[in-house]
Formats: sequence, C-alpha cells, structure tokens
Amino acid sequence: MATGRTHRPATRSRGIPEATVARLPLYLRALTALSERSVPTVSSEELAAAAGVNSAKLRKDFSYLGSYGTRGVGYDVEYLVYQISRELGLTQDWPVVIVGIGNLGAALANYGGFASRGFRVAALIDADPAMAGKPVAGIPVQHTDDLEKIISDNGVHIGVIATPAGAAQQVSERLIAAGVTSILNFAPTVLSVPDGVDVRKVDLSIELQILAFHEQRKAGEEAAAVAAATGDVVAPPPLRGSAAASRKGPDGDVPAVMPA
Amino acid sequence: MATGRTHRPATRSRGIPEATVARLPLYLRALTALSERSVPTVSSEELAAAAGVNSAKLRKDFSYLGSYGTRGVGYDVEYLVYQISRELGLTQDWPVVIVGIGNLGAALANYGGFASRGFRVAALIDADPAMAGKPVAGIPVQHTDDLEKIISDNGVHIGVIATPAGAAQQVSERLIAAGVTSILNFAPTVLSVPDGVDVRKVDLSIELQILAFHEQRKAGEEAAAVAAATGDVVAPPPLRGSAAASRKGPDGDVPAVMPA
DNA sequence: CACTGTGAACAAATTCACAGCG
DNA sequence: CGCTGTGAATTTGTTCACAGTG
Repeated sequence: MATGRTHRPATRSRGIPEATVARLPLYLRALTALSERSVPTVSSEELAAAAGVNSAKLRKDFSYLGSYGTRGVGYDVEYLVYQISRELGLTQDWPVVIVGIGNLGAALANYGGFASRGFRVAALIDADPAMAGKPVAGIPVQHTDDLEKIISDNGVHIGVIATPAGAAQQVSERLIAAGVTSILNFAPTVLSVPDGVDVRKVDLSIELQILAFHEQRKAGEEAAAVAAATGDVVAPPPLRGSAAASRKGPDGDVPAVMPA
Repeated sequence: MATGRTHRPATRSRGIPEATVARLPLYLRALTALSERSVPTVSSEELAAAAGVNSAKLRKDFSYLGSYGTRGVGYDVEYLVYQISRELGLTQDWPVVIVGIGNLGAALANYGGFASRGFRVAALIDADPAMAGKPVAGIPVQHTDDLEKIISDNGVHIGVIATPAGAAQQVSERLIAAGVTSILNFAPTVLSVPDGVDVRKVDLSIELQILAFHEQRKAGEEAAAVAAATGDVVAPPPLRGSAAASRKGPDGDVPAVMPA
C-alpha cells in the first residue's frame, strides 16, 4: 500500500504485478528457511502454507516468473531461491543510508536482517553534531552536511528516512538531488517526490489505527450477537458526540450495528 | 498488505472496503494538520493532495462513510476529523502492550505518535529478567512470566510483537490465549493465528526488497534506453548464475531487458 | 498419479465522467 | 458555478477448476 507507483505507468505491459512483487520476499524467506534445513523440494501447497498464502495464488505468482516447477514433484528449493533473489535484484549488493539516528534509526541500524539479504548499511547520517563520530551498530554517524558526498561516494540509490516528520520532506529532497531513487520512509508524513522515485512508507500509528478499526468492529459484532439473542437495540460502541446531528449515513437511517 | 483478512469473510456485505480503511488514517492525519492550522473547510482536491491520493479516490472513500461534504464548498475539517476518528474507533482509548523491549521495542515505546491518537502503552514486556523493573520511556519493563495477568488486568486487545523471529509465534499464542485479538507483528515471521484474530505485519527487509526490485528495473530501463540508442543487445543487470540453463522464461525466448 | 501452470470466472479496487445540489 | 457523490467502465488481483505433464 505504500508505493504510489510513482514512476512509469507500466509502459509496455511486460511486468510482474505489483501484488506479486510484494509477495516474493515472503516466498523467499520461507524458501531460505527450507534451504537451511536442506529440504530439496517443496510443493506449492507446502510452500504456500509456510508463506501464509494459498497455493493457487502462489502458483499464479510463480507463473509470472516462468515455469520453474516440476509437475508431479514441486519446486527445487535452491533453484527457486536463486530465481527469486535474482528477480528481486538481491544478487547484487545495495548500499543503503539511514538518515535520522534516533531510537528508531539506531534500531534499524542494528537490525540484522539488513545485511543478510543483499543490503549493506553504507552510512548513518544525523543532523545532531553531537552524534557525529559516535558509532552506532559499529558504524560512525556522520553529519547531515556531508549527505550529498556520502550518497555519491557510495553510489547509494536507496535511502531510509527515520527522522522526525518535520525534517522528512527536506531530507528526501536532498537524498533525491544526490542520486537516491528509492526511499523507505518511517516518518509520519506524505513525501512528495518527482516521478521516477519510489517511496514506500512504514507507519506504526497507521497500522494501529487499522487494527483499532477491526477491533472496534469485533466489539460491535459481539454486542450484536448478544442483542440478537436478547432482542435489544444496539448502540454504536463508543460515545457518539453531539455533532452527528442530521447527516445521512451510508445506508439511510437503519439502526446499524456499526456506527453510521 | 498485512492483514490476512483472517477473520469473518465480510459476513453481510455491510462494510467499508479494506483499501478504504487503510487510507482513513492518512486522511485523518492530513485533516488534523489542517485543523491545527484552523482551516475550516477543504475540497476533495486539496485534501487528496495533502494525503497523497487522487481526489476521485478520496471522494469514493468518503462516500462509504456517508455524505459528509457540502457541494460547491467541500468538507468541514473538524466534523470530518470527528467522523473518521469515530469510524476508526479512536474516540476510545486502546491500551496496548509491547512485547520484546530490544532496540526496536524501545524505539516503539518512545514513539510519540502512540499516545497522540487513542493508543496508550499499557505495559512493556520482555523475557530478559535483567530488564525487569528498568524503565523504558518512563514505563517499567515487566517479565514475560506475568504476560497473561498484565493482559487481562489492563483489558488489552492489541499487542505489538517486537521480539526476535524465533519467539514471535509463541508470544502470539500467549497473547491470544490471554485475550488479545489484534496483533502488530514486527518480527520477520508468518504468524499463524486462529480465526477472529487480526495480524498486521511490518517488515523492514520486505520493504527494502520491494524497493530493490523497482530499483533494479530502473537500472534495466536505463540500460535499455542507452541500448536502443546505440543498437546494442542488453544483458540483464546483475550476474546470472550458472543454473539458468534451459528453463522457460515468462515469454518464451525473447531476449528481454528484464532478466528472463 | 500428484503435481504444476493457466485459462476463465469472479471479486475488489481504481478511475472516469457527469448528474445534481448548495 | 464549483463542488460532491456516485453509477458505469476499467483495471487489478484472486480464486476456481482442470488440462497436461514429468
């Protein structure tokens, strides 16, 4: 849900569906685990279970990559690991910079999963002069002033923004001007970037809000079940403020279980 | 991309599309910013720009909530803030526990955006006895042994897992047994949970891999553009291993720009 | 015979385009 | 007139179900 498909609108239809791309890392992880256990082959059924999807979807996904399975047998684990890695571009090493070395930035720098799969933390950058030189996760923090030089010296194309929201847009502009074309944004802001730059965002509070929505709905359903049994009219779960006077809800005036 | 739509498969069609739910927090954030600047009304166009979506989508999204706008004018900011908050269940307070107080867990605990919007960190839990009692973000860390009691004493329904991958499944089982029905999972594993439990996952390395895919594609396109100009044949960007002998690619044997 | 690969059916999400209201 | 709200068209994603192959 992150990338605004900012760049080229799928020029000549050749291409793997975005939804499939988003699942490839999942398959890759499951396959890597199998590989470590020296499992030679998997069926679509088994692999799908391990990746948490259904097998039809997995087979369809793989069909976009090519015919890499063997009918009656399944997929060769090692071979698939290789193919997916290559498709994702993980056979090369991607230098990454992290900008904003606060709590989160430090946590990201320390995150092991980074190095394991094709990514290398090339530099840590922070605006606080007091941080400069201090090592975090074994890498000395550098000052924002040198951002452009760091990017170009290291040939960085992928940047991670873990700054406060207020700084994110400006940081992204500097990153992009210096040559970054993919950004992973942890700051709770919408970045506006030129075409050709991909942005994905990770936002704790958005995820929690989505969970809260479903959680509230569950509470509503419970109440409805009870009410259905007792014949009561159900009021929407939380307080409904004074405002909601006389506006139309989605379906007229039906006393719905969900807040109208 | 996270929730496996684990629970009830949209029982009686009444309901807001998942894609819309996922955008409501985005709108809410943009609206909150406007509200702080005391802007009284916004058009769908303006708000859409602020939220990083297009205006048709925004209007369609809002139409699922009801008719909250005024034709010729736009939307009342305060009123919309209230309606969306209510829809997302943010008019009530959600106590949340964070399990796994390592680098990431600590960063999450310190994250301000938590409290701001209806969420309250009710407890921090870690398996390391040495951590017990130590305050993180002003909250004393408690030991995993007391997990069940903490959950039920605080009426927690939402849990955040920031443990190592190996511990995540077991932690989720304990959380669920104790009453949690929504989980935000930062551990790089697929959790398997019973129906009725929602899981959303946040995974740095998956996001980076998706970016790498697009990044690689960009490199390919550049090369293609150059090749088109010079008449060269283009080889797929990174090394292609020895394995790829004689398998079918997605579209026969066309010498494609993208790795076959 | 157990599996993959895939057309065809279906469902969800997005976008278009405009009627209709304030 | 300027905007929202929404049917209809389109695109994207998922699932079904089975032909075909090792």
